[in-house]
Amino acid sequence: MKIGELAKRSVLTAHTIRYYERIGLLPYADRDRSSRRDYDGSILVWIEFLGRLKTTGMPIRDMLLYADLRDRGSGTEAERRALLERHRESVRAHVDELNACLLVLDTKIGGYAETEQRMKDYDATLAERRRKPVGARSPRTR
Amino acid sequence: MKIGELAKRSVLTAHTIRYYERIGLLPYADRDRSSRRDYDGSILVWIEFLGRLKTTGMPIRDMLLYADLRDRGSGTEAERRALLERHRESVRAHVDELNACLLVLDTKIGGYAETEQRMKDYDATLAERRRKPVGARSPRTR
DNA sequence: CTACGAGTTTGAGCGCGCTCTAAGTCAAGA
DNA sequence: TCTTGACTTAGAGCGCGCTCAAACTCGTAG
Repeated sequence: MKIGELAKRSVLTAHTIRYYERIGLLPYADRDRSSRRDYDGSILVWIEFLGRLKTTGMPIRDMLLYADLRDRGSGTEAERRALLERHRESVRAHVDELNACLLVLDTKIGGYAETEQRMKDYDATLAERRRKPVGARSPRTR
Repeated sequence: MKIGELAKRSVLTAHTIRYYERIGLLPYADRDRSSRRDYDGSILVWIEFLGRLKTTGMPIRDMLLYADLRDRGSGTEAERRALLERHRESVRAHVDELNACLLVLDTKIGGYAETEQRMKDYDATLAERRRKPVGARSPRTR
């Protein structure tokens, strides 16, 4: 698979794939005789996992640590696990924070909804008054 | 309240407070006779709300839209509400995404845990063999 | 044979959100 | 009076994560 094809099959652009290789997030890809990158489909799994780390807010710096442990292979499992566990906790904490913010947002939106409802009620009252005027006055608009 | 005091009482630095004022995220603060900013405690509520928007990933560009509607006062409630509702949906979507990633992370970590358990089992087996050697061979280390 | 399109490299540039510097002003305390 | 330190401004600089530009090389289709 050439870089263009990989770009289509992943969420990354060819530019980003080269950039990730440069910084070490993607392994150095084998080149064909004309020095073009030729990928194995298995790289997609790694890219997808990197995507999860990115989505969950892990900085590239930390992804590099993980990628390095992975490259070093067996014997690094405990460290990799520890890294992911630390990250998981920070993601959980962030989710909790977001949920707390969602409550505040709900309250705020609820406040606007009430205001809107009061305005509708007021309009309805005015309409009612136009239909059944209270005094001797005729209905008016201002 | 002077800017230093406000910085202490909020999560922002004095630098950031000035920056936010410059870009319009904080209202232009009244100055005392020596042109120093003098704040009313009520600004803290607004800063806190901006913090929620920031935590939930709203870009400054959008906060400025909201701040502008707020400055324009009554008549902008519907728009403000719509803005917050759109944001709320995007935050909810993001939380869902994070939760999905957490599942993947759990699986990955679970995989490392299994490997670790297999290693412990293996170690235990070796220890067992050292205590009750099977053949006529004496226990060895390599 | 030539033109095209997809790839290569190195390195510059960008958008975001701050963060800091430099040079100056001012008020209060020793 | 002098010093200290918190403040003022305009503008430069930074870390992150890309994103693009320039100049070049190939392989293939017409």
